[in-house]
Amino acid sequence: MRFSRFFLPVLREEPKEAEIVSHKLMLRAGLISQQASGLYAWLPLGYKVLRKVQAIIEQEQDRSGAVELLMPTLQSADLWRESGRYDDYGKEMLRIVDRHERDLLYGPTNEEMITSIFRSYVRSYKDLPLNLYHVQWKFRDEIRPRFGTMRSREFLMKDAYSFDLDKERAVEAYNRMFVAYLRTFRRMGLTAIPMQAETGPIGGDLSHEFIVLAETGESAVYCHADLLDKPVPGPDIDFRGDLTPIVDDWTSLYAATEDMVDLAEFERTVPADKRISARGIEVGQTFYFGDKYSAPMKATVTGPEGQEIAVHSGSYGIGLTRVVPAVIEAGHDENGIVWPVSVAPFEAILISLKVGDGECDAACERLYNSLRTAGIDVIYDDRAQGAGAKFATADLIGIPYQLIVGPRGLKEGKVEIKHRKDGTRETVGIEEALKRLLELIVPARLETI
RNA sequence: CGGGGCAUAGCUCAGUCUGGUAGAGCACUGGUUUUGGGAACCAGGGGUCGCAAGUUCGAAUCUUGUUGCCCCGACCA
Repeated sequence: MRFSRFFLPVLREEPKEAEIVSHKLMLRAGLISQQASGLYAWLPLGYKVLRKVQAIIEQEQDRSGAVELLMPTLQSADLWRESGRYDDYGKEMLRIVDRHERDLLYGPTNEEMITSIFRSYVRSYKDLPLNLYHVQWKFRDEIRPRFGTMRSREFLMKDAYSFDLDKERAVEAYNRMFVAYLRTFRRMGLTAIPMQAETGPIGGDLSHEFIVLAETGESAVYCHADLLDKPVPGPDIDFRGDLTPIVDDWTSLYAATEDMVDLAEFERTVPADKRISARGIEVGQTFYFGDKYSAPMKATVTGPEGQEIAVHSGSYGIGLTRVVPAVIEAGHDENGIVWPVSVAPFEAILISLKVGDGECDAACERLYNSLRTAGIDVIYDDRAQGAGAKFATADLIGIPYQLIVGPRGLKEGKVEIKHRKDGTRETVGIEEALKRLLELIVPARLETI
């Protein structure tokens, strides 16, 4: 992508409506644009990040055995009357009437619809286990939207729904999602800690919130410090095997949100120097809720002895439009965003220090072409601007590697690579630049897996 | 929904108290010189001061209403 042809409206001033750093940076770096309270347009740079986040989530969901589909945003009220939630959900649910006076709603979640799909097609226990998920926009008419896309009214969520014959197998499904979540967040450069959580209106009795520690988080959380350094299962993890030891290992150390915390137990089970009492951002939540929906909605299968069994289910959500600000809260400095390579909108930025200089232009064009050919997601800053402005922009939008090309270096056949993360620079021969960037970027694409 | 605040150029803001011809910086347009850490100079364009009513000879400024946005609480991916 050539910068001069891209649409990247960066702001030099701090937007007055933003309070927290991620919201400020998302506006300043041209990731999002507010259209109304709690409603945001994703500008090209932000949309690239969102899609990279989505790709990682999909890879890890698929790896765990879940199957992707796509359900509509609008749902029939009748479906929700079946589960009893049409009346329970309250004003948070956006209710719509169509031209035939039929009651519709903009889905805040999809338990009812997925249960309806499930019961239409699945008849036998032999078709289980099944885990279906989608990534779709949701709407919840929050009383007070805030912090940009951290708490917006319309938001993009991955929601998965598992169906199993009994509780034991449902917990196995729960564990698969639990491990998939550990991997998913780690791949985005996040340290997300699973914590005991309330189940809220979704219902059920087993639930974890995946929390990223951040001062700007909306929940107070309490956990054991060792959870921060606990290794995450690698890509070779066998999701068909027994994951109980991993889940037990993670849940053996105390971790709970303010709604669930038992301070006496926290202090009894965690040594004083290991107690973390902090704030966190909830980026995902897992629930097991048994037959809460399958029983009233008659989602049953025929069991091995011919009996009708209401399936045991769980649901598992990740807020994509919340993950993006969470990544920024976890990775930024005074100059702007510091993206991990895995979700960076571009992996590298090619900065020409002297646009219009024949030799410099030629070298940049050559590098740009070879980088693209090698599969590096690169943006080429070909604007006729001073170097200062270009560096400031590159830092603000947080591109992990800056390839800096200027006439002075070119005289000696050298270019420079600057690492956004720690500001280190290395000078390499122009012919070595591509190889060096590949060395840096390719392993980082898998980010700490 | 309760409490607080803001609304003037694309952005950040001054001007409002004390009514009298609409301002700055950045951004934008044209030109010249520039280009190694947010370039300089010259010349320009751009605002029915959120909206509506009222008071007044005269309203960005005073009054009332209204809408939008932000912050604090309850809700949540």
